[in-house]
Amino acid sequence: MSRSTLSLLEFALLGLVHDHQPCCGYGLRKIFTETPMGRFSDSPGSIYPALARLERARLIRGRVENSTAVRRRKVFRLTPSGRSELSRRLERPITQSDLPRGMPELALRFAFMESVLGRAECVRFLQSLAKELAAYIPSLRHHLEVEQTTNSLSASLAMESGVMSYECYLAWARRAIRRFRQTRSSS
Amino acid sequence: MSRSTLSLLEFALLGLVHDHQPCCGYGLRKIFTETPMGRFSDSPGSIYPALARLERARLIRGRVENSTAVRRRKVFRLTPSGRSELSRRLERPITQSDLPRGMPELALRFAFMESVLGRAECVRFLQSLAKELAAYIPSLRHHLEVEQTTNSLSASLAMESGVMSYECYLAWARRAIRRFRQTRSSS
DNA sequence: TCTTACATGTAAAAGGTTACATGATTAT
DNA sequence: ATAATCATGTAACCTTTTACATGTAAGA
Repeated sequence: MSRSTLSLLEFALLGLVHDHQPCCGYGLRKIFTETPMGRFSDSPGSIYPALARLERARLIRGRVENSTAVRRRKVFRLTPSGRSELSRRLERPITQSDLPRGMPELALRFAFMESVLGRAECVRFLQSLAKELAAYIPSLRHHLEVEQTTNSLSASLAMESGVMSYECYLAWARRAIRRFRQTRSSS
Repeated sequence: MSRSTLSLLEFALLGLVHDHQPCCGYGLRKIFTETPMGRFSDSPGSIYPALARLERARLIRGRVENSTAVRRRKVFRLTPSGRSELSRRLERPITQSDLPRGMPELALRFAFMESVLGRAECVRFLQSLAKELAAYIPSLRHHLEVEQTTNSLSASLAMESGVMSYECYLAWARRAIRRFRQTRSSS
């Protein structure tokens, strides 16, 4: 891809290849189909072109299995530059602008974080997330109060569901930090 | 648009025009920029073409204000078929396939629901949502338990954040039903 | 035998993002 | 005077979606 940043789908594929290598397109597709992870389309029309773009960018390398497997399939592995691209994306600091766009991308980043960057970075990520959420939520609450008089009840409640979901993520982040501290020994 | 269903952006604009009419493109843009509602791009390159598509489809009608206003601006109103299209979209029953894609679209539908369909429909929507969530969450919990042994802690926690967010929405939906019952008199 | 699962792609169409482009009016 | 706000659009590029297309192997 000529684009400088990876799309969310490309990023998800890069992380999945890292965690599951060697793996083939069909297997990655099944992850989208069968697990709740990511809300990506499981259609081959999105995943195979995305893998081809990652391969053109030399972030993954695919080889057609000729001998061992029963069927012809192309197995992918990360290249060194693919790994460093993944690390760069995971290391990006959380900013306020990440929050209004929703948590799914941040959750995806966190899912890959331990296997790529290790536990210490996970805890730093969670602390940073908690800090940004704690700063963001009051502004949402304020906005909610201001517009409550103007809007219908359903519109207010819809907005409240958004605020509440951020509050839940904050509580989750704090619990998650504790979980890392409790189980520091394993892994 | 030749496409049969409206994109999320087009649907959002249709609902916003309904609630704010008469309104112009710039005002709609500001809603995306200044309020946390929707995570849509506030760039003119997305919103003006989308409004043009809605107008071509005869769902909204725009008129250039020539006299009263200080500046030239195009104000939009819903057409009857725009209103019925909006109703159809809002009335669509919730299915299991709506949930893995995430709540944002459902929240958006709910936000417009009271002003278009009335309170009774809002309560039905919430009851249906609660029912679907209650059926969906155990399958997520089960998936989480199965994969917990395989995955890293951060991957498990990321998945758990997703499950937890659905649980929060379920609690929200039940509270919201009570709120409608309590304040039935007003509006 | 027939269907399901495995396995990989391409083509057309459309929508969204980014960047570009323009111009009037109000506030500093 | 100059910057910020109001106001509307276009063009290029890329991604995604939907649909089409093909073929093997295993299981019912």
